[in-house]
Amino acid sequence: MVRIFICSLGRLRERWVLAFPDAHIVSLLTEVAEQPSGGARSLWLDLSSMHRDLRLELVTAAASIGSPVVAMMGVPDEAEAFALLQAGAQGYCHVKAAPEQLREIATVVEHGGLWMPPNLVQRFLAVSTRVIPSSMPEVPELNQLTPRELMVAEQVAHGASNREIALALKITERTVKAHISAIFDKLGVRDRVQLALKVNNIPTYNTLN
Amino acid sequence: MVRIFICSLGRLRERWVLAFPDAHIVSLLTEVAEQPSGGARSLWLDLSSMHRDLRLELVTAAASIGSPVVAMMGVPDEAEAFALLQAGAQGYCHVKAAPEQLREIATVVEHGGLWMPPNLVQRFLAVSTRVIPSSMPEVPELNQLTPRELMVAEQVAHGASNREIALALKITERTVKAHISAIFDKLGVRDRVQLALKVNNIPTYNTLN
DNA sequence: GCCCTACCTGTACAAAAGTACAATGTAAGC
DNA sequence: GCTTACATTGTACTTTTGTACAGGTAGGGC
Repeated sequence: MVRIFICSLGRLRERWVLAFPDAHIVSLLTEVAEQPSGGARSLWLDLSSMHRDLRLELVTAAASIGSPVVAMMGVPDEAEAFALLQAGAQGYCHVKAAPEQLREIATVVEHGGLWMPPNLVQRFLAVSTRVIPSSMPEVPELNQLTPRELMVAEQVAHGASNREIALALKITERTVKAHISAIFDKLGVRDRVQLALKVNNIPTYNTLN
Repeated sequence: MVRIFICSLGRLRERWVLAFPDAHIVSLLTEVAEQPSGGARSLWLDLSSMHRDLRLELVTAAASIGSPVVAMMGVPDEAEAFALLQAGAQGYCHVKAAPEQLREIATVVEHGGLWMPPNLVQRFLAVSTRVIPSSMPEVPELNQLTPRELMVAEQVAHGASNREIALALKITERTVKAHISAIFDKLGVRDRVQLALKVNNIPTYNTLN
C-alpha cells in the first residue's frame, strides 16, 4: 500500500515519514498520475495552507482518481468537513495528527471505512437523527472528578480565570488551584487550555491524550 | 483481537466462524463480562430477530463496555441506523454480510473508524450538509488574522504552549507572544483559553460572542 | 524614495498559573 | 472509634503567560 501526501509546502514531511516510512510526498495532484498506479494506494491532502475555495476542488479531483482520500486540515470546521467528505474524502483529520493516529486512519480508509475525529462523529450523528435521546457518553473521564472538581472544571472549560472561579464558588483562589491541580492529575492534562479542550470534547493532537 | 457475536439464536454461526475462525458466539451481553477482557475485542450484535425497542438499549449497553460495537440488521432502516450509531455503534451492516466484508468492517471499527454501507454514507452526508451550515456558523473573526497569526491561533486552539509553538514554527517564544497578543487584540479575548474556545467555536460565559 | 504591513526579536516587568509541602475540618462508612 | 474521601486554606516557590516599550527587516504600492 502506497501512501501519497500532497502538500505545497513540505513542512510536515518528517512527521509523515515517521508514520509511513515509504510515504511519497508530492506537491501537486498531477504528479500522482505519474506514480506507479499498479497497486493500492491512498491520497493524503494537506489542505491547511490552501485557500478555502481550492480545497473542495482538490478533494473532488483526488477522489475521482479512485483511491481513498484523506483530507487534513489545520483549522477544523464542521461544515467544511462534511462538504469535503461529501466531495469524496473518506477521512478527515488534523494535519498534525500523531503518526500512530495516521496509521489508524490509513487502516480505516483503506478498508472502506470513514474516519473523522470523535467530536465530529457525534455532531454528525446528532444532526442526522431527528430524535434527540443523546444518551451518549460525553467525556467519561469526567466521572473521576468529585462534584466540586467538576464545577471547577466546567468553569475552566468556559474560559473563567482562577479569580473568577473563586468568586463564583465562594472559595479562595488557592483552593481553586488545589482543585485544578487535582483535575490535571486525574484527567492527564498539563494546563487549563488542555483541560478546557478535553471538557469540551475537542481532541488535542499534539499530546496523546 | 477477539470477536464476540451476540445473538439469541445461533442461526448464522457458521457464517461468522467462516469470517473469524476464532469468533466467540454468545447469546447474552452479560456473558461478555465473563470473557477474558485482557486484550482488544469487538462486539457484534445480531439485532435482526430482536424487538425494535430493545435494539437501542442493547447497543447502548454494549457500547458502554468500551469495545467497538457493530450493529447487524436484517432489514436495513436508515433512521434506525443513525440512532444505533448515535447510541455508540461504530459499525452498521447486514447480518448476512459476506465473510470478507465482515473482516473489512472488523478492521475498520477496530481502528476507530466508522463503517456503514456506501449508500448510507451518501444519505448521511447529504442530510448533514443540508443541516449543518445553518446551525454551525464558522468564526468569521478569524479572517482578521494574518496567515502567521492564524497558524499560531490554531496551535493554541489545540493546547500547545508558547514554547511548543515557537519550536513548531521555528521562531522565538518572544515572537509567539507578540503574535498572540495581536490575536487577543483582534479577537477580543483576554487569554489563551478563551482564544482556544473561540477558534473551536465554543461560547464562553463572560464574553458573549 | 516613502509608507505601510507583516514578521521577527530584545529587555524588562507584571500577572497569572501551577507546584510543593503542610495543615484543618467534616461527613460518610466500617 | 477509626479510616477514608473530600473540601478547604496557608506559605512559599517556579514557571508560564501576557504586556510595555523599542526596535529591525523585507516586500508591495504610491
